[in-house]
Amino acid sequence: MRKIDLTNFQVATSETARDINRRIMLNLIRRHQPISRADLARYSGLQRSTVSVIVDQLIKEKWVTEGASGHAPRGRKPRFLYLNRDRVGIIGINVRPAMTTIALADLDANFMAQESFSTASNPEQFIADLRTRLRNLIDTHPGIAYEGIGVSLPGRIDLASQRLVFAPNLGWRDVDLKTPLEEATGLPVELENAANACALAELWFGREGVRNLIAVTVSEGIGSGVILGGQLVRGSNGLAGEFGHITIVEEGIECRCGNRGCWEVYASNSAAVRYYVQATTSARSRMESRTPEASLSFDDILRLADQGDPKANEAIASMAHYLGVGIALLITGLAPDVIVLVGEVTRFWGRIGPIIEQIVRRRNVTGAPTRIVPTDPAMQPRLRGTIALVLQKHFGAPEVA
Amino acid sequence: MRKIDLTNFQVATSETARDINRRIMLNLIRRHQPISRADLARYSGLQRSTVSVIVDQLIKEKWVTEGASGHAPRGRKPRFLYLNRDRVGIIGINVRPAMTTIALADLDANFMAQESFSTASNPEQFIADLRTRLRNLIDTHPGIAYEGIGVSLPGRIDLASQRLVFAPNLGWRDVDLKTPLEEATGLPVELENAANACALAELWFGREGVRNLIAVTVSEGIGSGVILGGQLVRGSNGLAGEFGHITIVEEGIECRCGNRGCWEVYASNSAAVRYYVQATTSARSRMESRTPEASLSFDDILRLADQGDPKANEAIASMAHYLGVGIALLITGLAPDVIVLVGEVTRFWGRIGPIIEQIVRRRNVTGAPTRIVPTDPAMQPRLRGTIALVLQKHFGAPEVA
DNA sequence: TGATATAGTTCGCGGCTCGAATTAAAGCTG
DNA sequence: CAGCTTTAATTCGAGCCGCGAACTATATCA
Repeated sequence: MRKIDLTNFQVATSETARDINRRIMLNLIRRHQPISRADLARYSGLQRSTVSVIVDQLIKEKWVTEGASGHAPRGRKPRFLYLNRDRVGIIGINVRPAMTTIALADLDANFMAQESFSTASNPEQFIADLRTRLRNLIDTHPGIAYEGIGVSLPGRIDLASQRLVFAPNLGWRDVDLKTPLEEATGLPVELENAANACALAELWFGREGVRNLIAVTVSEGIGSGVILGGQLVRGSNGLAGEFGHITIVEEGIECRCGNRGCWEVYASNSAAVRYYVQATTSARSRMESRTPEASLSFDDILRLADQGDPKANEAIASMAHYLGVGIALLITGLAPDVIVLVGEVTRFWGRIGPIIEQIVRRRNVTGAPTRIVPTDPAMQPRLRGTIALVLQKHFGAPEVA
Repeated sequence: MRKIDLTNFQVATSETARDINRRIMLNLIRRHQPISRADLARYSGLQRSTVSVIVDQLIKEKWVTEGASGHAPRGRKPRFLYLNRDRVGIIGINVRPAMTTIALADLDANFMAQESFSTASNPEQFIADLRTRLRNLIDTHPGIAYEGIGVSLPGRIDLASQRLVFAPNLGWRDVDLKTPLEEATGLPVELENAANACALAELWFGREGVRNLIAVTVSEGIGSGVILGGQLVRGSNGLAGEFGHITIVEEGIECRCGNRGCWEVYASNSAAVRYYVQATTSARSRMESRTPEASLSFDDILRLADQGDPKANEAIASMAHYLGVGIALLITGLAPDVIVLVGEVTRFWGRIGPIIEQIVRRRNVTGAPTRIVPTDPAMQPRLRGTIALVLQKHFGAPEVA
């Protein structure tokens, strides 16, 4: 039970009941399609008359279509209802330091068009690039009702102003993406942190019934998106869920955040590279050549490990160990149903997964049955998250009271 | 925005709008009393006519009373409305290993009656004791509309069955408290873990506007109650928010949970006792006398520290250090507005607080402005939490969609 | 005394769900 | 094949609810 927020509440009007029931209908159709009006009434407990009125409205608004009649052992055949997947177009934008992807998706996050381009280092230039590409995408796909644009960003977004506060890997500070994109397209724009987007993707397009989950993105750093009770945890200022910077090692190695021993210093891709370099470089040569890391990428380590390089395998095992340490902590503290891992590590899951599982099992004796799953990069979790971002505006529970 | 749970949703009926607005009115009156109908309309955005109907209903149901007229610079005087504090009685039961307290409170958690008795070691006997005391309490306070009973328990409660799964310090397993108490009194009974109860007490009776907070109870072990977005975090099985058993020290001391290095092994009262004993006992004598801890309590350590005993002070400093380590982690990860500390440590806050603050400040460079506050034991946080437990059923947001 | 301002009530309208009655469309049966 | 049974879907009046304009009540001020 939630406490009502007296600084930001929503009273009920005469249309509130319809809004609530309409969203429930939409979700039931999404989940159970094809489904008849009679079954909708049974699932929901609403009267058949009420269901009919709502469904008629949804059909008129093109959210739902009526398909072929179904079969019934006795009695009149039901008329099957489907979500009108084709009608609704959602644009997703995944901004990453090197590359930005822009895509057009339907309600099930099936991508109908997709293109990538290199992310300009200058935010103004980047926005200009996006503008023309968005225009182009919309123009080449007419006859679609665009419901909105979702954007995944590698940085923190201020909850109130919806501005990008800081994106370390882009070097951008205090950028307003929402306003120019809305002006350029006339569509509502939703911004979200990449880890949060991944969590939303899992919530809306992942396993059915999972309402408590944590997404952990592993790349140069570690990001985390926490969903509890079917809802993204944001905190008052939108800076909750930053588990990448919890202290894992007392008085450990310095982190770019200014602290020491952060999780991401020990379990990110960069950490694996560092482990490898430390293992292969003698103390003396480390003193001489200053930045040996620059020449090695995490992909190189993965490739070396695949080729059987023992030091590369050790580096990855160390990284996996510390991933497990952090994940075990998340499980003990928040007992999610699922933890999804996003990033290059998932390509090596056969060796990384068991190490993580072992640590987690050892540390959760009474143990919540949390599943730890890698995401298939082909599913494009960040991009799918941007679709979820827009989808939830229509399918999410209404903001009431 | 929350995803609708299709396994457990609530459709809207024609009365849903009233339910929502009624709860908003109750909360506005609670927050702003004395307040006129006109002001309620202004605060809520509802029409004055609608407000009048709802207020009439609340007055008829005795939730609200009409008091004296107020003053206005011009125009008709407003008729002030108050929450009818006296009418509603809530019974709170705080079960602790040694002692159980039972109390009668009004809507503001002011206690009108209160009694304590030693907790029977046998659950059946305990329930029988409670039964007679509850009967007695209700009989001696007639003319009160009892809204329900809230119970705080030192253990884990299963979300579905509402049974006490396990209470380590009581030695109870799988006890049903709800059914016998409901049968004995005819009142609805709400059970909650003690740390969660403390968190609820802070949410409902603490600082206004705080919707993200964590309660940390420090006694023999460490418990935690997490409230995010004005809502208790429970997880699928009600076992979320158990931060007492996160690993703080790698390969550390064994915990009674079977794991090693848990937070509560390093930051609980028992930890302080252990630190003191280790510092004052030579290795040899430790071998000889097996359980020197048994003779010392945390209260003793506090007393010794107060008298200036350096080893006692060191023991407490160590405990405070590890409290800070865990709290810093909670702040980094969940960015709550407030962390409340409950337990004997608060009596020594003048020395413990600064140590915690120092660690937290050091580890949160970009830092969320989380306040770390001790609870005054006189406020009886657990007991007040039981009142909040019942209060929120009427004042909380309705379960809809 | 009348103008003005504010609090609170009354009442008809339209939106909503409910639920009984009705219509539609199928299979089964004698 | 006509009538019965069963299930799906619609129709329609009743009742709950919030809206908003009109109205009443009660103050202050010029």
